[in-house]
Amino acid sequence: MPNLLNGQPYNPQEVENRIYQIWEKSGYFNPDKLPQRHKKSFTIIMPPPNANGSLHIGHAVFVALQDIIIRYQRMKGKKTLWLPGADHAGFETQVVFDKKLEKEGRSRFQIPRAELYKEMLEFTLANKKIMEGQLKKLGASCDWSREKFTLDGNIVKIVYRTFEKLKKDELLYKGKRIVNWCPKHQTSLSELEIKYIEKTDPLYYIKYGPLELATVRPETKFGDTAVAVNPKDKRYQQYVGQEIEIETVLGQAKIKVIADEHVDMNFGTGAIKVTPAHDPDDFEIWQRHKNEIPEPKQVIDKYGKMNALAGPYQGLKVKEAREKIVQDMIQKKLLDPAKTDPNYKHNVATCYKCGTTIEPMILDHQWFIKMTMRPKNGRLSLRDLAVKAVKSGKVKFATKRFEKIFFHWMKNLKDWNISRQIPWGIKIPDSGTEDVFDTWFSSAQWPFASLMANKKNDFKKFYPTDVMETGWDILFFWVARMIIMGLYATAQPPFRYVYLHGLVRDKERQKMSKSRGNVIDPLGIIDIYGADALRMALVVGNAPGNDPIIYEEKIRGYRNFANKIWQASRFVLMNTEDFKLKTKPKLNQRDKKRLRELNRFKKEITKLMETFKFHKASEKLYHYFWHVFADKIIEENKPRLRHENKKEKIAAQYLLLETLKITLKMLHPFMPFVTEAVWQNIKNRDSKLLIVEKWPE
RNA sequence: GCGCCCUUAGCUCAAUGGUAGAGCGUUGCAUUCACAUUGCAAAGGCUGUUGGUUCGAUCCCAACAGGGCGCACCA
Repeated sequence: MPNLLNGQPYNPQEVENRIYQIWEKSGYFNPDKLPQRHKKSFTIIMPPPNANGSLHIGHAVFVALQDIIIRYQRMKGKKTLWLPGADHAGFETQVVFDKKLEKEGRSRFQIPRAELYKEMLEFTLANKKIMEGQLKKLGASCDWSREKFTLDGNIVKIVYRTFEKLKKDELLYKGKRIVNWCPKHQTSLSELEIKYIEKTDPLYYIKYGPLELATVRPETKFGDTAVAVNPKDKRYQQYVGQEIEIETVLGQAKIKVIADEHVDMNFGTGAIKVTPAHDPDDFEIWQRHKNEIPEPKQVIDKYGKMNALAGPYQGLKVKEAREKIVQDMIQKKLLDPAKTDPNYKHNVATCYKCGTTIEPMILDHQWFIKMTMRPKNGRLSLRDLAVKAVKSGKVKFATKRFEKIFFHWMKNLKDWNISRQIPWGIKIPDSGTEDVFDTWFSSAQWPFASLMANKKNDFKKFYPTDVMETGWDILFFWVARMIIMGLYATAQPPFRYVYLHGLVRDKERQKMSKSRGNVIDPLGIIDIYGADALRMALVVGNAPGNDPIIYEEKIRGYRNFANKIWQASRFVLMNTEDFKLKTKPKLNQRDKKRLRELNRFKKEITKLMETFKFHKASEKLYHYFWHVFADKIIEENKPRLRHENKKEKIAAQYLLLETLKITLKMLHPFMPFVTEAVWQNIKNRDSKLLIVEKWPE
């Protein structure tokens, strides 16, 4: 350990790796190896980072916050478990890997499935290893002996068990269903994985025999199986239930007119074409009128091109087909160009990853989870289980705001398509298909799965966990579904407390992204300023739920603070070398006042820690250490240290050493490295390692 | 359409029913003393607008303006 007394500025590079090794060797990251006084368990399951790249600044935020909570609770005497993991991250990793292949001039569609899987596994495991080193660099005091990977055999087993349970409870159905299909990634996506973008397209009015109807997608007309009108619409009552003769670009045809409440009389002409194979609403209409109209007709293939049913348009992309068919229909007087509204604004579903327009499509063997229906022998639907748990306070949100958003989302919950057609993931146990699970289906089970698949009795000892800390951007993707699946599979909530942090932004409030060129690489920052400085910069002023703003000057400020701690500590230690603990100091009024002030401060910080206000606690600690302890208390006592009267000197030494030790302890969760490094230089320290010191109260 | 949030110092954010704080930045001064990765000091705010409740509002309520976000969405 570097000698603090050598007079050099604090050098994190020299200290951090060594300190981390000392902690790791001590075994204190492992709850089973903590000293006797640690009794009651306290658990955080780490959101497993996606093993498809390096850690970015967002990961650093969660490491900082979770490590603060864990270190604080450990010092308080809890048997703390912070369980690390890595996520194979299904679709997300597939997208990353597809890009990588593209760069290499390859494509996943030309690589045999098994071979591709093997290559992706190697890629993921390599990344996982890199990430572990990066988590250590950030100071994460997690229990590496319990690390789990989402593709571990015993995790998969638990995921299958839940799948079977859902089947037994009739909360799962499989079938030919319409799904959100991304033609680029060649997979279906859940409602959460699509993004609606407002687009302006022409709205055409086309002739269907005696009727006229409005559409933006005339190219799907080959897949029309009916025309629908509102049952209350007097204009069309004579046609309802009848087959009408229509002329199409391909010749004469017959089509049935049906009545459905869904149709808005006030939009367009009040009559719509029904294309169940390529429109989710039309699919629903077909479900309601199965006996009246024929089976859906697929006219667009998986690549977004017209198929054989489109006759002369076969092979054309949807957009090209549309332009062509519009021209042809104008010629045949089936479309009146004068009526076309060229500026019709509507929302188009796109893939949240690539922006490709979603092509709704009917696929077979699609598994869906019923979110709002009651299970076979149960009273509450999956949704109601979760809503009840949050309403009753069994699961609490650190920020009320997110509770409201959570309820609102739950209200609109739809069934969840958990089938994906990509190779990367956990295979669905279904002989009819090669599909894999939506990665969030297994992630939703992570808190209990990672404990059950771990050491004996871990589940019993550490579940339900205490805090789930993650970004608010995955509130629905992950947090809500963990609550749902946790309650369903274990009859207990997966965690008691939800703390959601925001998305890291730069000074202009821009999201950080490679394309914007504003990314701050946490590892690069650590190399320059140290992990403590980065952690503080990410925590101070970062209230839960707000987007933290980070810039280099801020980080530099906390690097300076780390040095301040180092230098002030040096001064105190230099001047207290001859101080004996046993000596009883004779304190004056000012000393007593300072100690009372420190006492109040301890209480204040503890209260902030208990209420998860780390953004405040860190700020106050910074202020106290620098502007009260260093600027005032040390300065006030400098003359006394040189005083001829021994008693004065001893009193000053006592006051300085006591204040230093207590502030170091309170700073430790936030800046673990520099505080531990100083602690190692204190001769008469209580415990050998600051990491297991008692939290001052 | 439904819903949520924000608006406070140049910037980033706090706080409280009794006319507001911190960091960064800015300006001036200091510096053989633990620390220039420093110290001392200063400037800087009718808390978005308009009403209401109150003895008193930045805080509670209503409306408005601007900004952000979530959900839904129909041809």
